[in-house]
Amino acid sequence: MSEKEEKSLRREILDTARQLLTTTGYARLSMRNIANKIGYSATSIYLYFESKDDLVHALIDEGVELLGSRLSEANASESSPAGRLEAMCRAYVAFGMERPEYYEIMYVLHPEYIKRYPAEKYRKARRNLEIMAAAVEDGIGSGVFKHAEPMLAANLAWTQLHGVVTLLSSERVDKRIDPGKLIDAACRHVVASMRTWGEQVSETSN
Amino acid sequence: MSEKEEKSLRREILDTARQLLTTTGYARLSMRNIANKIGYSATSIYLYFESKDDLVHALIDEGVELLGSRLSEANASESSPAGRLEAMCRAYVAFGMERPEYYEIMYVLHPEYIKRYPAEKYRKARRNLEIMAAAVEDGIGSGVFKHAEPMLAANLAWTQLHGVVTLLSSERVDKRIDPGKLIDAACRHVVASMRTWGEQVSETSN
DNA sequence: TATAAGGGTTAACAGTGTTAACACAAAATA
DNA sequence: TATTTTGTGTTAACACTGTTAACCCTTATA
Repeated sequence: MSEKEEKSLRREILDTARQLLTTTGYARLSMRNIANKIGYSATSIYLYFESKDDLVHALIDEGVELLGSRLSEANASESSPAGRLEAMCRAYVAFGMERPEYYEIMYVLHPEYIKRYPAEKYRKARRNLEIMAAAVEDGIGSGVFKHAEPMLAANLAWTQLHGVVTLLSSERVDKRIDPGKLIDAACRHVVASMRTWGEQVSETSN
Repeated sequence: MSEKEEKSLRREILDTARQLLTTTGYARLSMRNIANKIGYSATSIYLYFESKDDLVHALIDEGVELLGSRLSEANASESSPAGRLEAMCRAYVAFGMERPEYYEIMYVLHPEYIKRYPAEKYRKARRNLEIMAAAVEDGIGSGVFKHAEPMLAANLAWTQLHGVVTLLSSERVDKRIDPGKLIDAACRHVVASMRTWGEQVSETSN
């Protein structure tokens, strides 16, 4: 029992919560479940977390971090703005499909359950989108992309990717549609729309 | 108590369930809640519905029907394929934003909770997408749209619209983004992508 | 008249997040 | 040193959840 190996109970709770989340999913993530797995009573969790929401917030943080590192990696893997954007799109979808439990608590769970997320953490989550927005801005700067509002464009891209991830991983998409094709189309689609944006806006009167 | 006015209990359950869903949301839709509101015991619901899932399936049916009529209406309001498609996109998003409770049980709820939806009902839900796919096909037929696979294109459009609806109505989109602008961009974007699809596909190898 | 069926009830089970009250050891203070 | 206070954990309980089993009473049928 050296000082190193005795994990704080808080860490232990978080670890088993994450493990339980990835193995059995959010639906079966309960206070008593977590507590039983580590040999404590359920109520002792409340000594380290204000509520279940609070605990899940911590897990969301991990997810945000994970997604962030994936996006940064993708962003660094390419040099051109279009290449960077497409790489990030693929990274985003890959994260969503590979870690559906994380994705669920991050972007799907009804926000009434998941009570108001602390403002500072919100900023961190938003920064992931800003990485994408930066690529869009660079593209505009170099004349490849035509768009007046990078943040709006990034959000539009986000909604497209989010839609693909959620509908695919909830198995709501017709099985006759090839998931890979749909993902591929969505990613290319996002990038392509950045190139032709100007024409669309001027086309209609608004 | 003429024969007309005595509603069957089944209908009464369904009506209050729908009302409860729209007023208090799915989170507070419980068997006991429904039963209390109509002066019956919770277990009597099980005489008319196999389970809560079964009841929710019936509500989903109503939602599918409602969305379907909205899409058909939009489809009939315009003549050109592009006009029809865009009108349907706006109708879809409008439905999602105006009836979030319906949208939630139809397209957001984790399918583990909402156990397997009967196959016949699945077909009906899919038909809504096929209305959109028809517009795409017509567009291809008249040369306005360039696309090899109408069903894939319709699904891609669906994911875009779904992403906008869910991220907006769960208030996950940064408040500095104007929702109307985002919706507008998404809808125009979907239509515009149909026009330029061919170029995108041939652009990259695969 | 006896039997079966339909439509409803209460009690109970196993589970949920959460709070209140209590116990005990370690640390801080008088 | 003696006495508090604090930290860390417990059990019991509340108010919920979906669901099942057993029961009751009225109506229709053999």
